[in-house]
Amino acid sequence: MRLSRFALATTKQTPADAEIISHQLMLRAGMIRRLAAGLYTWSPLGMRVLRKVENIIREEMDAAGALEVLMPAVQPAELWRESGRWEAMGDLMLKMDDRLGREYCFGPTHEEVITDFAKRDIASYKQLPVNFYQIQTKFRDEIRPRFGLMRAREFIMKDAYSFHMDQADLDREYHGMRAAYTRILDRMGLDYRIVAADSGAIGGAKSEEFHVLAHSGEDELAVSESGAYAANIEAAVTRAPAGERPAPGGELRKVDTPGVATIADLCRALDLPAEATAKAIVVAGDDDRPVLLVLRGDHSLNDIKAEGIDGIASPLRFAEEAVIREHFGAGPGSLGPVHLSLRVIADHALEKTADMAVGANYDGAHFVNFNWGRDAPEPEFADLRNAVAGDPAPDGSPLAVLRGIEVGHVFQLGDKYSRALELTVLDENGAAVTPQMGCYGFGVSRIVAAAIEQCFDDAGICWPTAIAPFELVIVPIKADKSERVRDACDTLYAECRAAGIDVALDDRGLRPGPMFADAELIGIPHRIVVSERGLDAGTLEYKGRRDAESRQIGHGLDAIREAMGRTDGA
RNA sequence: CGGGGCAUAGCGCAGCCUGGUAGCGCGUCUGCUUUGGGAGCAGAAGGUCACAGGUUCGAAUCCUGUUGCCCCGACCA
Repeated sequence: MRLSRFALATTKQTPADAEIISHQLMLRAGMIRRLAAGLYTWSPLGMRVLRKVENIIREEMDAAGALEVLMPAVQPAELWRESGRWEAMGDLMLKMDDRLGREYCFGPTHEEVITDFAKRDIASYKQLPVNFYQIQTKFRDEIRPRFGLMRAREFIMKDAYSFHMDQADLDREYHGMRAAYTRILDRMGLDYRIVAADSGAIGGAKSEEFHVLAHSGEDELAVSESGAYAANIEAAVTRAPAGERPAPGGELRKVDTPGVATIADLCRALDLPAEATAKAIVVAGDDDRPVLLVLRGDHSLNDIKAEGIDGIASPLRFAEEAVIREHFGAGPGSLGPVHLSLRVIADHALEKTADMAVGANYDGAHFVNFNWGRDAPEPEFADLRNAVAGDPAPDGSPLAVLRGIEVGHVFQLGDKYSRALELTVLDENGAAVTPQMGCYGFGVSRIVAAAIEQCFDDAGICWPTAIAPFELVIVPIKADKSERVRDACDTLYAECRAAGIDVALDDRGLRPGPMFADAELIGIPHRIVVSERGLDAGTLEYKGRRDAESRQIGHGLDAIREAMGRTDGA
């Protein structure tokens, strides 16, 4: 590509509303432009990166035996009513009517459509297994779109859906897709982790997420030191502490704590560490009676774990203050398990504690020296909290907490959708069987941003070669004054293209500074400078994007290839 | 959905409090000079000041409403 014809649109200034580095650099590099909240246009430069990502994904999906399809972005409401998700998805879906008043949504995902597609054409066990995928634009009306492409409303996703006669075959395909995702991320040269996950709104049983590690990641990952255990913090299990509960020390004693509303206040008022306090959280139960959840003061509630407990409303709802007052006689800030006739569930971290500080169920008062069994009945103990760094993993080694960007998610859906939409096939005996389904998503546009979050420096983006917009840029010095430089550049450019190198020639006629700065900003991995000086000496100047200094190499294609090979794989 | 903020040239901003003919930097265009890390000089173009009402002799500025966008929160005992 000759850059004079490429509509590059770089800027020096960082746009005011870009918060994270990938968003800033994509805007400065001119890869994307914002149209409205969460909606972006991809420029020619951005498209080159996007296409490379898509091609890697397509190659690996094809290699894994998946079949590409393209489904409509707009989907009829009736399909979603059949699966029960028209209401369940709520405001996440962009809903619309056509001229006859028929209802549609802009698809946020395609389980219903693919199941309907399979239903029409798949009738026999001989046609299974099968795995359909597409690369397509989705729309999710996020509560709060932000961070550019990281949490856009319209985004590009690769989604795949597989159909199987039995669980064993679903397991096989699930592991095949997991392996394909591993190859995709390895080819892109990114540092990532695979973690156990909650399957969330999509439904189903087993699921794992692929996270690109980055400090700006929105997700927290709990990873054991041994490497044997890794889970999204939402799904990370915590272990009940071992050992015996200490014997109670002093007597239960009420202390005045006026104005104390939070654990931090309480610690300050009583001069206690947060580990020596318990916090009380009141949530709605399945019947009219609220349920009291008790956590150690320094722990936080994991609502996915809580709503999974029988008798607690799902989705989780916190009790309203009026309800709390009715049952506790006090307001939030002073609640506890003493003299209470409600169901109490305590996090198992509290099972082996003694002499805790808890709310007294009188406004502005707390108890100290609270002990289970003596001052209140033994509660139910359960895993209620989010894991924190240092917790023991299931394998016993301590957990570290990393931040990641979710770019892929593989699920075993089971028969949730095949059953709801009445997909059946006949087995060898002529009996109708409801197929097992798997679903495998990969964020195509998101991983472009994720790659930048992991690969940048002060000058701009440092693309891994596999997804760089160009592999190599040729920068001429004083091309408009020197026919020799022009000719040499044209020749090298033609030779590189013939050799299959994805090369850009910066023929914009700029001064060297702006050309160097642009090449670094847009992250081209390899740079060749052609000058009179070099031509006289029979050399070219080479610099890898991450190299501190440039160096002289021989003139010609072979020397360029050798230089690129040596510093490749950034 | 709750709270806060912003809207003035392509981009980043000042001007608003205290009403009086719309400015700065970057970018863009033309010419000359320059050419190894975001050049210099000279000239030029470009804005219904988000929209709609109102107050006023006069509104970017004051008042009301609307729209769009950004940030924080939605984990709380």
